[in-house]
Amino acid sequence: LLSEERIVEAALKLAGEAGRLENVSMRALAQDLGLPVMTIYNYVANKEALYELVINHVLRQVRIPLPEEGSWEERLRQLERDSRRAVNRCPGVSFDRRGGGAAEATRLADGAMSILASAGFDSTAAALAFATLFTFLLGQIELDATDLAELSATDIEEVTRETQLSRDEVFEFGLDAVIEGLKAMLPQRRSAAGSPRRPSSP
Amino acid sequence: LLSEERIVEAALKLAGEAGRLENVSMRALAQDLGLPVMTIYNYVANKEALYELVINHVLRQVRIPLPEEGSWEERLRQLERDSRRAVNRCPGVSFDRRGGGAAEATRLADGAMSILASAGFDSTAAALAFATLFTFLLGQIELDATDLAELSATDIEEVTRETQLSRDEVFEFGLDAVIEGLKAMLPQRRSAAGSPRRPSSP
DNA sequence: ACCTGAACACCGTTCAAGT
DNA sequence: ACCTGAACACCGTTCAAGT
Repeated sequence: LLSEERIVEAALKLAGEAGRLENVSMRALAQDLGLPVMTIYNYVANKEALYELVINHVLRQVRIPLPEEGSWEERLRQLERDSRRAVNRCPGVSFDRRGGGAAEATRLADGAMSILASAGFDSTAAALAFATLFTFLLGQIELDATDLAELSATDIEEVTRETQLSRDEVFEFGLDAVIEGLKAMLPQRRSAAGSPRRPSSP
Repeated sequence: LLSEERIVEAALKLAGEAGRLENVSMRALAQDLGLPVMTIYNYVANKEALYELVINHVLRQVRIPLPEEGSWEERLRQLERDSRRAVNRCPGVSFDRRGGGAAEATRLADGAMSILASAGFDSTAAALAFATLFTFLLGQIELDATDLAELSATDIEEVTRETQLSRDEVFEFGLDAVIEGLKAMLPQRRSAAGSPRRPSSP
């Protein structure tokens, strides 16, 4: 009996061993499942579809924080943290452009957008803010996947090593900075409602 | 006559056609140069070394802004902008973990670190700030490489399309936000020199 | 109709044979 | 000593032969 679940499970295991999901071959995947290679193609159209299956599985575990779970800043922080953890928990997977079309990625994007809307960003500003958060997360996950002292000289790796900074600390600092920056981009809101719009000073 | 320069030139051309440097084969590269495949291996040890050659070539064009060219914020902005432009000018190249060890990447990292130092970040804070900027740039370049409406539904692509936001605008907004956020992280500095250190309030 | 073995058109790289 | 053709050990996927 073969299922998508078993395929994903095997793919994740092999991705961990191979370092990268991209260099797990369909042949190796089939062998691990004890199946002829072509049988897998009854479940996934091609290797690209396998990537999507995996990234959907990974992101499905991420929950969108509810409005009552904290301020918009805290909810965004939690969403970003949770997304990073979910991806990093599965070594070898990263969601670059291939993850874009995944249904679960869309769900998380919607969640982030609605949190931003609740913060007072209009749809244009929310799109910009979302792109910033997404972009930061993408880069951070890429950085997390870069292990050991591959980066030489005065690169991040060296500095963070000699200053004893963990990856989590690096992430938290960056996340704080990004959210702080987004807060500054928020059109001036007054605690009193109905404040008239004033032109922003350059 | 064969040189590193000619190899890089051909690789860049083919990367543009293939969409990604990673799927330019050594065989195709050799054919484009009118050479036997194995001759290339006299100049690059393996394909990984080819990536490094290319990324070094691309980043070499990026200049570190001099201290007199503006405030630290403006110099950082310029460095990030320039780096992004250099990479995006060569379609198919992206500097993920493979670019990490490249000498030119180190040069740019050093440049960013020294700008951050001049802004008043101590070495720990500078490392954290650099990681944030680097991470943002990495993700942004990845996003730039994701073309067309591959991203579905309420993803960035749709929102930015319907709100008519260009990729440059998305980048500039994010960059402003990140730098604004970093400024907020800067330990309080007074315009007068020698101000005594005060404990930061939580 | 479903499943899948063999085959096709590729890879990066090794290695030994040529000069 | 240098250069490189042939060969090796892989790929993802097509397709037609089997049931």
